[in-house]
Amino acid sequence: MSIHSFIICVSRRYPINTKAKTGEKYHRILEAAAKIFAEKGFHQSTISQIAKKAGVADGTIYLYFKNKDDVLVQFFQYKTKQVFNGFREEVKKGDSAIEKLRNLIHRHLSEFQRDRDMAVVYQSFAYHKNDLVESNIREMSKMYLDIVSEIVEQGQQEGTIRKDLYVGLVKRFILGSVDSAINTWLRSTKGYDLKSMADPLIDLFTRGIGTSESPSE
Amino acid sequence: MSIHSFIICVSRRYPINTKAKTGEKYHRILEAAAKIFAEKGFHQSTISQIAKKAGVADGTIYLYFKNKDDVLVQFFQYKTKQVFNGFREEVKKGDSAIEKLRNLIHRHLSEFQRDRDMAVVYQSFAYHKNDLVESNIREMSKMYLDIVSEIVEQGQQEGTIRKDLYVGLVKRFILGSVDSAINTWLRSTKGYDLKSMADPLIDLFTRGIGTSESPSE
Amino acid sequence: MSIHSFIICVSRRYPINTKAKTGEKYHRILEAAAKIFAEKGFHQSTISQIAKKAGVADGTIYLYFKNKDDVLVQFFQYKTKQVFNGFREEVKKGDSAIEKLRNLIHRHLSEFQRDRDMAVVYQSFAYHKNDLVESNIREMSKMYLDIVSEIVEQGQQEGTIRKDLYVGLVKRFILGSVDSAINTWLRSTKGYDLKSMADPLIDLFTRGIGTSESPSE
Amino acid sequence: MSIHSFIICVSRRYPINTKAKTGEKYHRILEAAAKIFAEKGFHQSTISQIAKKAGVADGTIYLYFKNKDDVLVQFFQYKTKQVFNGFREEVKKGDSAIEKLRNLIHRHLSEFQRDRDMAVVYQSFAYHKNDLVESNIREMSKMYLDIVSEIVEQGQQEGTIRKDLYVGLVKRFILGSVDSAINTWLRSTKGYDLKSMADPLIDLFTRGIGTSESPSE
DNA sequence: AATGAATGAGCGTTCATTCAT
DNA sequence: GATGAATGAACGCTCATTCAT
Repeated sequence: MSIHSFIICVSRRYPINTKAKTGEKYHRILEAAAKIFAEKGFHQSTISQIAKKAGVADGTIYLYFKNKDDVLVQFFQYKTKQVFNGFREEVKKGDSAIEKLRNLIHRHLSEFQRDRDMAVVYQSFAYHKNDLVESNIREMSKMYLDIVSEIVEQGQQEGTIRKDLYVGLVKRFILGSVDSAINTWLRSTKGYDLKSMADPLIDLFTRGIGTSESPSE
Repeated sequence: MSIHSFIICVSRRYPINTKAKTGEKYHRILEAAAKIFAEKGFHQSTISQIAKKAGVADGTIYLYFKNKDDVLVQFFQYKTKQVFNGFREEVKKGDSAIEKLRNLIHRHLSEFQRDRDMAVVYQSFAYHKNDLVESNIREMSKMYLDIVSEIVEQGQQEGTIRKDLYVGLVKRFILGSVDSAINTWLRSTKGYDLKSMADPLIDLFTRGIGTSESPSE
Repeated sequence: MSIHSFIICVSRRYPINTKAKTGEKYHRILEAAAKIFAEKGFHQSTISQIAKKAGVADGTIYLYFKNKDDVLVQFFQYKTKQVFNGFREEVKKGDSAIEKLRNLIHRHLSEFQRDRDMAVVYQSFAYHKNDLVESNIREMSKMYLDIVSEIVEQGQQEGTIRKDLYVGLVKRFILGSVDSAINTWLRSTKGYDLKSMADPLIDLFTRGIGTSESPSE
Repeated sequence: MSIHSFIICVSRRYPINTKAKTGEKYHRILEAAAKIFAEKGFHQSTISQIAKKAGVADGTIYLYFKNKDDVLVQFFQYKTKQVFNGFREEVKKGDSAIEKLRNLIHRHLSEFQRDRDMAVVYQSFAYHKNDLVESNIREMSKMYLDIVSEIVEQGQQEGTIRKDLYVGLVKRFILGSVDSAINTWLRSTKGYDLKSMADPLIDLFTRGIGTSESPSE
């Protein structure tokens, strides 16, 4: 919460007073925006639609956000804080690198399954060209990749992860695979259990798809 | 294909015939659109910008395309045809599943490295929410996944790919990893050699990141 | 005055009484408005900006003023009263018409030099199309012109001002010239002494630009 | 005309072709804008109102003008060229300085009487605070003042205008008086003949309001 | 077939004004 | 009296699309 408040303050010229910071309207607007963005995409969404969904007047959005782009940016910042704190906690619960990786991915899939709107928005924008939002997304990806990096390095020291691998490649390989699993789930019409994909993914990462007969080179 | 033509025909006075699609202007517009889309993103691009880059009048675009969305859709169809024929040829050149997979990925990375504009547009829209374009992208992904599926199944029969894996998961795992490698390259400022990432990727797929010490379960 | 109060009263719950107009906040708002209007012009000024400069809440302004236009209108009335009383006093100090005219113009230039914000606002709006404010400005101009009229008529009786001149023209001729001198000073970057322009202006009025050789007809 | 075309070209990023330059729509919009601006003032005028009056779509205005401000700026440039060429011609017809001055003022008053909308807009903005438009207005005033300067200097050489006067003051004194006459006429309800004020004004300039009995100092 | 001037619906944003506290 | 969060009408501007030439 306090971290959240900090975010709001630094991103506005006229800081919102305590009332507004803890105000439900701010969160109502963010959640409404998530729904609309998820449903229609950012550019097809209008401020009027978000305002209507949030049950506020159009102008009210501009009391909390600089402009339409800022709604998206703050949505990311807000969700990222929420979600990433959970990621770090979950990672701590594991001892070995593999355990940590499993915990991370399981939590990642659980959170995105729980908050489908966020998942849609996140996956939509993760690779989308948009100068204003791009830097924020990149920063978020970086945070995730940093967590994975630490785990991979620990694994290499433990001797459970191959030492001949370039960490920069491995971490993206892992994130790419998880993203791919999330996207598949999002597009799937039948709502299967996303978080149950964690173990099969871990298995793929660690053992690979090959058998001992398959030459890697 | 025929269904698509039909849709266009009923909504225009001058139906777009097959001949038009082979016309010089048609391709000039598509390549111009790719450049503009890659540079600014779809929504920030305007018909005027594309027309100017293509050296035609704004109205001319509507002789070849139903609307702005259709430019994007046809761009994907056009590029997909071009690229996928190459993919299939390359796969044929390999005998074993692993060889085929290496050929496919190497060609994939080569093509995207060669045509950076296409790469940007493709990666931007692959996961983007857009009803009109979505079905086309999905179809393209499906074609790719089908190729991978065949390869994986062959590998399982050969005994070079583990039989205990669900093909539906493996194929997306592979595509996700390749996409991830492409995105990393696209965002990288230093223009390293993307296609040289094929072998490390194959190595990751087949052997996994784990050592024999690492328990997968 | 009474008519004005009436208008305000019928449109508000809390009528603005005479006491309120002498209140400290009332004047703080007027002075703040002058600064903002002078800096940005009326339409580019916002109630928020004025409120902030005055150190009151936006809503507070509506306790003292009917609306934004009314702030400008009351500003003129307030300043006019202040300034014109001084004008009349100054005129009284002179005996001859020429002396009175010199005193008037000298005071006029002194006051506008002293309160540059007022000068900017006054000169900006004096000729500006604005139905709501227009009548007030006209009334002020009229007061000024009336003073000049009296002086001119006295001069004609004294024999120091030509009798063959139409007073209606002469008074506007004089005001126009003074306005022109003020505007020149306002636009000038170097802050020369405006009030020192009084004597040269008087000289121009009385003797004209011509020599005895120049035929007026 | 050619001068006019030049103005359009330099003020637009995408120069309008010959068709548009000579197009009646451009002038229809300018004249419509003048009417609306004169009637309501710039800020109370909307693009929609101007478009409607001109008989074009709102968007059409943006084919000829960068934005709303640009409509005003181009209006001034357009009218200024029109009017000032006439001013210079008229001045040439006179021989003596006084004659030239009379011709200039007579033409000035005639033109403003003929095109009342222009007169209103011109007089409204001449002293109005507006950064975007200000420079243009100033330039126009400067052109006028330059003409007057030349005349005054000629008069001083001829010996018909007093040599002990500062030209910088005299020229503004003259323009201020003429402006004052125009403003009086604009506000007058009875439509008297403005151009007939030229001779009385000249008389005031040359002989002054004083008699030989009135001491200037 | 090709053009590009014209259109007008649609949207982001501002800000004077209100009113519950 | 005082506040300032909330409102929503209003407007400038964009740009996909059309159609007369």
